[in-house]
Amino acid sequence: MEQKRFYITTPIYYPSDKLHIGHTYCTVATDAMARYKRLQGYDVMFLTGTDEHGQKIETKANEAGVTPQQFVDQIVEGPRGVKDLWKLMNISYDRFIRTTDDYHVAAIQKIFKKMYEKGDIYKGTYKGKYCTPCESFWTESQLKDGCCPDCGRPVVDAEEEAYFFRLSKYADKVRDLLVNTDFLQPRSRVNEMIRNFIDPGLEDLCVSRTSFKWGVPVDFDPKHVVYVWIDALFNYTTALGFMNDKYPQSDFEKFWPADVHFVGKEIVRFHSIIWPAMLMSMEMPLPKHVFGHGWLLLDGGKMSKSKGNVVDPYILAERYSADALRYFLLRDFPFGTDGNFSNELLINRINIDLANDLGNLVSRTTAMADKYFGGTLPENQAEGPEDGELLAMAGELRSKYEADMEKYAFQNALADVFAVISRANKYIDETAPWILAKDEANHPRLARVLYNLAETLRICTVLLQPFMPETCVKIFTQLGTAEELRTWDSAEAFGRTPAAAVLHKGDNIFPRIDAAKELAELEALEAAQKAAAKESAAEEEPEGIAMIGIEDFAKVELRAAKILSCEKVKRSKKLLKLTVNDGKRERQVLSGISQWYAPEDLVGKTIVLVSNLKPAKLCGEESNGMILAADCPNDDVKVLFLDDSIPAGAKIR
RNA sequence: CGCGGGAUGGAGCAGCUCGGUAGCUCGUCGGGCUCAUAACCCGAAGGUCGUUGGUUCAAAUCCAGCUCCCGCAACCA
Repeated sequence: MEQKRFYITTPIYYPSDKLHIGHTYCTVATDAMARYKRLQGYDVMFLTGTDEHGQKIETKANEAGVTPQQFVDQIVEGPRGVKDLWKLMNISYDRFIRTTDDYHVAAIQKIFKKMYEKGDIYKGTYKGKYCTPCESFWTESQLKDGCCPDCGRPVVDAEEEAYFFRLSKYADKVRDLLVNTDFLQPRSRVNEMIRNFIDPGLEDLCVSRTSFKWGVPVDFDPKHVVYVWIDALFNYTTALGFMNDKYPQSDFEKFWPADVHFVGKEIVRFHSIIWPAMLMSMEMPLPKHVFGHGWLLLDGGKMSKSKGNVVDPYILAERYSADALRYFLLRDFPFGTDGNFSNELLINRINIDLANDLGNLVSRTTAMADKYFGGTLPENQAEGPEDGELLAMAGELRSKYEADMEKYAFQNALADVFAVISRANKYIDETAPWILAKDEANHPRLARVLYNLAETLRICTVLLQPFMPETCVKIFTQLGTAEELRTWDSAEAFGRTPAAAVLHKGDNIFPRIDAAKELAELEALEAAQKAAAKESAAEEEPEGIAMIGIEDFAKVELRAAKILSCEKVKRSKKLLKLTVNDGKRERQVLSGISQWYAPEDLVGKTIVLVSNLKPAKLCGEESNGMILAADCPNDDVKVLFLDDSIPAGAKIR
């Protein structure tokens, strides 16, 4: 019989910065799944890698004074870089793809060309903003305060030549895929995709850029580089030798389509809409599943570099072991939804589950075997009435575990295993081996009790291997478990271990953590990290704004104005819509202060109006001018109110 | 009315697909045990399952409205 195959991938991460706990979470989950399938006897291909092109990396490299290639090399291959992190976390990937690998680059060029020749990619124009001094092209969303994010100068409307992918052509087929199959999981993500992106109508997708150079050149039109979509998504196939000779074509035939892509919820859209559409265009089979997992939140909010609250997996894995961190990540958080990360949760979980329950069970079992039988159990054993429940639970554990793993419900699979471990601890109390030991006549019963404990532990350990590979080897060593009793098959039923089991107490598997002390130390580390983040943010602030002459100031017309009415702008959280009298007429002004002021706080007040500001449209409403307000500490904002005796229209200078 | 998710004992969560004694971990209180990593085991207190209404013999679970929180999108003129 041909061996069953399983192909699983992580996203390829963007190495513009060091990876954080969120990337680690996803990769650890993928690794556990890959190890689980290997344990079951599958021929597994586990792919991860890095997405190394794009403007942001080009910019960062420039800032650092190195080439983009040097920049990504450092982050991917350098000390404490991506590969080092995966090594530390024991990630058993089979292949690691970098989108700058030459075989990938060449393959992407061929794929792009094929889609172009088919007519699914066409040349068009892309509307955006252009900064003339910088000679750079920006999209609306990249602008900073409506100006060039690089130099802060105004930008002009511009059109850029670009290639487009006919995404619209595949909209119906993609909708069908999402609605009528279990392609995208969990199911809750389907509505999000349909309502947000497919229902409003899919627009063709811009798949090339001329505004930066750091990418795969379009070989038949070299002023273009391939934009992220085609470059990044097809990694899942080029890493199998698709359209290249780096790997044998047979790999592609063997493993494609992928069984599952694990991705973060922020990129579900790309994997569930764009990716299938492109594969349809290429007339290739679609992956069987895309699973969008949740985020690890910190203090209920998203982690971000600027908040300085990015959790460093290096620190945690080095302090508490990779296995403990792996276990925690997959045990505490349901894979499909967001979870709140905290150091306290981590330490509690390690202490309760790993030290108290599992570690201590191994310790007390092996210690008793040593103490009462010199480590080798006698074959003369006697069953007892306490055995039934434990044996039943251990016996059916594998099938429960399997059902959960197949649903990617890692937290439930682990809960299943630990329910049995917990039951085993209770079994010790019920049987009270220390009392049995006192009477020679009870030694056959004592031997059986210890055997049942050892055998239960063995089954649990077999199933924990995908999650804690290093620890399981240590436990097997103490239990004296032979290689052939560490397999998936061997966990099917209770009682595979020979009666005369040989087990010896070793070092503690998971020492207890002094929670108070560790939390204090972690807090100190994080405070230092936060301070550093603040400092580097401060460095990025300009040294102060350049001096201007009075003639520049004269360009700004400030006038007193009375607020006549005010209301919230629908569809916006931040904007208030004000009608003001500027002395000559009424005008509508928008202001992003609804967080700090209710409409009734403002009506009748006299404020400072920048009266010669160009009109702009925000959230569908026109704004003619701007009212002045002060940024205060603690995220507070205060509007500058004037003495009400100042008449509307009075010039301020 | 832009889209989606959430609201369950002091804390963090499960249960909701397929209605029928509200469960887990931590914390608190009391007890047991001494093999073990001051661990393990048992018991107790503590919840009108956000709110209002509906369907039903029966609703945490299904339906509708409302309130509050969180993400995404838009946005701070």
